[in-house]
Amino acid sequence: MSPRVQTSNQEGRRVTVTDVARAAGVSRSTVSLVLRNSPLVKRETRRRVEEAIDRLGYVYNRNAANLRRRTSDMVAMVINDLTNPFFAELAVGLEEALEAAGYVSLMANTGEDPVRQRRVMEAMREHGAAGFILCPAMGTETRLVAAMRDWNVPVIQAMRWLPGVGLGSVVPDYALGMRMAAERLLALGHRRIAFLGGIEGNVVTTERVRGYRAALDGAGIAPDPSLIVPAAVNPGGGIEALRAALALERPPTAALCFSDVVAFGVLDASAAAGLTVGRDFSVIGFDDVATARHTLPPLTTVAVYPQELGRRAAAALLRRIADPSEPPEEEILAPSLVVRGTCGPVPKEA
Amino acid sequence: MSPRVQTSNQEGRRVTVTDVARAAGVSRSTVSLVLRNSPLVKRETRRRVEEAIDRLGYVYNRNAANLRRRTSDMVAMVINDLTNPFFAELAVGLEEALEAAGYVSLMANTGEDPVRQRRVMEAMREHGAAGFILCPAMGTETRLVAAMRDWNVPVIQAMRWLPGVGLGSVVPDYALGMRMAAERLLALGHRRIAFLGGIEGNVVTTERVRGYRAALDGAGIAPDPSLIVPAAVNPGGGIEALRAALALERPPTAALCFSDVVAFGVLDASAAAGLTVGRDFSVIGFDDVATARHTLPPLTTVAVYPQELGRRAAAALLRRIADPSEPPEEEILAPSLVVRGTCGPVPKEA
DNA sequence: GCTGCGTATAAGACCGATCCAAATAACAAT
DNA sequence: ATTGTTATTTGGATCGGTCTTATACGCAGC
Repeated sequence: MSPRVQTSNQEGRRVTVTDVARAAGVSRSTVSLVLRNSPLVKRETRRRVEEAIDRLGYVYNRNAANLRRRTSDMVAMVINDLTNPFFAELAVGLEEALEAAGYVSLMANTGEDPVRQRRVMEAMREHGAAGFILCPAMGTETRLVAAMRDWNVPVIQAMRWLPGVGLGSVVPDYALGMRMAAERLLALGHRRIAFLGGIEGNVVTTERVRGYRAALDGAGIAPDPSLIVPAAVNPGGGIEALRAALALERPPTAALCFSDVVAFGVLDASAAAGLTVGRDFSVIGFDDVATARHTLPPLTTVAVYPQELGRRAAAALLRRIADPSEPPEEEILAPSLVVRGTCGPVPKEA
Repeated sequence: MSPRVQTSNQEGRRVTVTDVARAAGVSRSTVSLVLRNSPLVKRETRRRVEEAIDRLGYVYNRNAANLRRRTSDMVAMVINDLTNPFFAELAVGLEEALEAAGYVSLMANTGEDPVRQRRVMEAMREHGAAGFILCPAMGTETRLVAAMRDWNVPVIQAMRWLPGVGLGSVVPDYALGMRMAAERLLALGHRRIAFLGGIEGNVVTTERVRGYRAALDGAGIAPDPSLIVPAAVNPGGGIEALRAALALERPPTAALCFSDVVAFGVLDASAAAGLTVGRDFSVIGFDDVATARHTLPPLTTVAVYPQELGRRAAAALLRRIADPSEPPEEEILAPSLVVRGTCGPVPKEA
């Protein structure tokens, strides 16, 4: 089933409430009351018990207590890719809020592997997690949603979500963010704007493309499918995507990138193609990762504040845990455009 | 003490081995044997029990089992700063190896706060963690080490360590890494080499500076304290540090940076000072974070493979858990120099 | 002195599993 | 049929806490 390990103490046995009770000359019940700060115990008794507790080096056993009380103070965090600073920040916000609320976090990194995701979620369930924060791995089967509903435990999806759900989620408004970015470029006079990077079919990509399309639509520009170039979400993908875009018969004058890391590649590839970004070519990223302000020129991008989002997601989960009868909410956070130096007016045709 | 939450099922009560036993017409003991794949149970009985298990939707309660068996399958990961991709990768390696071994990870991010660190470690202890992986927060009091020893639970320090310990650790050879970097610069003819960034007093900084000094010493160069410029470990710190270094009467021709993120700032500041990195000025980073290959020019740096280190640390902890009587080991992993484009021969004096 | 009542403590069952020793079943050998 | 031996199954105690329901003790009021 899994490895097991002795957790006995130096004397062979763990110190328990019974030992403390004996040492303090009271009953186990009284010790238990002291442990939970009950106002029922007399001042003097409490003192004696507390003295015994630290004389014996007693350690409270939360699992035993949770078993008896049929409660849980553990929350499961299932993250698709901690290697991505974006999700790492999310995790930090989550853990911070959960810890502050007295919970302890079970964490697993699925590495975008749905099989592993299922496995770790099952393990966490067997540990009695009070709730789940889920950043679903790409390729998660919708069967999981049904399963989760059967599990009858609160779940909040963060940052990403499974299509057609009803599980509850806290996510950024990706469409709005991308739309704001596109509108910025439109205001600068750009008419041929590419969308670079992202994986087709993925919800997040779909949303971002939707925002991009909406902006063009609002400006009365007919969409040109060849300007949408999906690519791997890393700098390499950005490099490829920009090359492909520049090779078009009518190349774009600006690019919206699926994310900052894609934008980093686009920046490199632009320079390599002899374009000065911010003058000859405009670029906007998405995420506002820490390094975005240190590119050359600094990257204009869309900020979604993952740490804050993590705190909100944690709060949403805690609410559901406190009252599971409440219907799941879908919280959508507004992003903001961080203007730096990678955008300029559309260059005049040579 | 902490929040508590009902984890009851739809029917009000959780399905237990007793329910399964009743449904399958056997005793609880038999169900328990089936759950643990005992070869003792008859084939037909096992089938009946398994059928009952998934008909009732039974969920194994690992906490109850662990309580009875006096074992634990949870490991505590205490990370100083997940926001740093470097430690995030470490965490990924750790969690991967622990999960593969059948453990579940309790994770906490201390944000370099020793108080919070102590608090979360105590909570994890009360949960009966079988062992701890610790990346000590800066400013951790050595009292913690003594406490950990009393706790009588295996601890492995990863990436960082507390001075004068004996707790066991898996860390990169920072001194060697920095020394390799410095020797590279020396081989290119540099004689005035700055060390930029890092926090004085911190073990890791001390180690890296030691490697730098050793290299200079090996080349017969007298150390110049003014060339060592501590600074915050972020791009801003790099910018400041380089400015300070360039303002010296005899400025350096090359810089070893405490880490890649510091190097990013140094790269920016070099450009701002009109220096072309790789020609007028040489820079080496440390860590080899993902973005290091995408700077302009790509950053020469020292790789320490945090994910692999995480796997090693997990393995070391598992060994200690399996046999706590073994003395703690100190594993030191060799780094390697990744040569890219930020170093060149020392420029001729104008 | 007796009853009533609030305060402080105690006894014993219980949470959901596992362990151990003992009982039963199955089957071969006599 | 009886006995021995091995293969399966079971009851009941147990892990370390908490819950519920007593009980002991003061002390006021009659």
